[in-house]
Amino acid sequence: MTHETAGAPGRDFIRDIIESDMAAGKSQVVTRFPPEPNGYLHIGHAKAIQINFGVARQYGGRCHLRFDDTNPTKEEQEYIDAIKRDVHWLGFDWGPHLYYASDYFEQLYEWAEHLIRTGKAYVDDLGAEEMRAMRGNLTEPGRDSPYRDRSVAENLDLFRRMRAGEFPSGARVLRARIDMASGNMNLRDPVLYRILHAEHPRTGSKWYIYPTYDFAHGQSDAIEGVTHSLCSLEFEDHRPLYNWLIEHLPVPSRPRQYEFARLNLSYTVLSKRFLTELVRQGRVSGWDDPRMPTLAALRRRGVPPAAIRDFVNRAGIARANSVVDIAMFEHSIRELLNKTAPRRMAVLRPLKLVIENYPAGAGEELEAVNNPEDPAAGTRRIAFGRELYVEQDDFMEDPPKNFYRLSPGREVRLRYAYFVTCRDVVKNSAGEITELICTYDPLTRGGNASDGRKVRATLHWVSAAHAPRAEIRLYNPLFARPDPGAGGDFMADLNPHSLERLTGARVEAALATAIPEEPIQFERQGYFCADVDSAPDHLVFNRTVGLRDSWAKVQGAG
RNA sequence: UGGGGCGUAGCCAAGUGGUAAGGCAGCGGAUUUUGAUUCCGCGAUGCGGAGGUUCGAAUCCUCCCGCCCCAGCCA
Repeated sequence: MTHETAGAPGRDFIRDIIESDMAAGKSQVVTRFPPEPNGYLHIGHAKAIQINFGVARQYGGRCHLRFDDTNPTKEEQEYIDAIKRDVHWLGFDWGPHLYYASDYFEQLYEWAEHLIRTGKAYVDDLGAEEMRAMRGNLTEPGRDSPYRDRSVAENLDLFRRMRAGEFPSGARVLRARIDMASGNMNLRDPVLYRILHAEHPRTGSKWYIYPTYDFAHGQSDAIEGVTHSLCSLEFEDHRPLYNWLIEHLPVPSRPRQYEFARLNLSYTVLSKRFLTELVRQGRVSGWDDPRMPTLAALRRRGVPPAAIRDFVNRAGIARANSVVDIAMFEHSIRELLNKTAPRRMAVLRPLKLVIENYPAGAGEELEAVNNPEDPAAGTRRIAFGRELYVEQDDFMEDPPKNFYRLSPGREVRLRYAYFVTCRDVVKNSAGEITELICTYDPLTRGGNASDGRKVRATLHWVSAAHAPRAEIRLYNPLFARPDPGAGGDFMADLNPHSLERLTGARVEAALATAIPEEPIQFERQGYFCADVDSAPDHLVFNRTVGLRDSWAKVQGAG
């Protein structure tokens, strides 16, 4: 609960605008999240989703989920389904307000004719190349198309025939008649409709012409009664066109567009084009590869939606381009999981430890706390015996001063079990340590010495006779540099060590029934969850995020 | 060189004329049966720069510098 209140959205310029609008008499707030179904949602979209749904909820309004499906050559039903699933998973509900820009194609068409009749739009026969050449550039004005002054009757006739499918794809377009000399390129007679003989996921083969984003978006907002159309900064110079269309059309409402900076994350790429490329080239296993920044991937990796919401709230909303440190995201994940994830023990890189004074063939069960941060989580019994596994990293034959885990002659605590002292080290012919011979103190059962003596370290462990094997997938940043692509080619910046598979791990018996997506803390290691690939005879766990590790820091510095 | 934006600590980000919030990261220290968590402490005489207005400027004015977006029949 506290994590939700801690991550509550603060003040921001959008909320300021809405509040002053309401103070000025605007009766309700209607927003919309308008994804194009041409890819999976990622954490950047989480920000847009949260702003739109969050603001609507906060001010008693509503938020629509509207698919911006105006380009049938790129959109697919698979994406529509995935987007709906992900928005719900993130924790938002559009209720009955699920819409598609394609629902408005007929109305949009009528409005296009309206523009033609009022002399505000014309059919242009220029090819794409010619049109670009005549559009001018950033410093030079464009030139009027030779078709710019066609009669209303001819425009109407041509546009109707475009709709009827009389012309091939790309043959003609409908353009707004605004100003070819505008400093704003979007006002140089922007294309409103293009001919596309393509099957649409929802309208099938009904249409041969499709509206562009500019012609569909604002009008869709107006049809739905959207009051605040919130989008990202790159649409800023589309706003004059957005307003122009609203002004020149008999739309039922007057929505207003406001822009905010999109979310960027260090060591991450958040662009559908790049993500699509990673999937298409097989650089990742799919849209839900746990290394991806997609919501589907974060879910599979074990990141709770509440952690994403908390992170987005922390990052804030502003109009300045920025790149948020991935560490801030990890902090949100850890903070939530620390309070909620049950603890278990798992040995990632096992080293056998034999307790020579523990009776052979004997065994016992010890009580372990499920979550020290949450007494209500209770306790569990874990098997203990003569042969155990501990982490290879927890032993050093010749340790430096600041290493206080196990080493020859040193006593440490086995969590929730006993104090053990290392008596001998067994090596193979290659000189590698294969086994640790220890003794235990029966009077330290549970982890405390009756004489009050202390040990510096506490190790996690599993009973060799009871611990199933497991595959552990450790994830590191997908990119090796904080600003992938800054060098020109983001593919060249891929981190070759983004996935590390450990196949010989041994885990606490209770982990055999772990359920995908449910967070677990492997004590002293990090937060993990069972992967969807996991099966009873082949357990697989994903590392969501590691615990903070000041020892690693000390080592790195040394 | 056209149009539109943005510049507050390493990274986000409040602040809207009254003397620089908060978070992340980092660095100390305390506690600790997770080298985790938790707790305590530390950072901008300064708000891209230079002038100006004012009793007073991150906030107002002028000029300059830097960065981002726009030349798809993508969104």
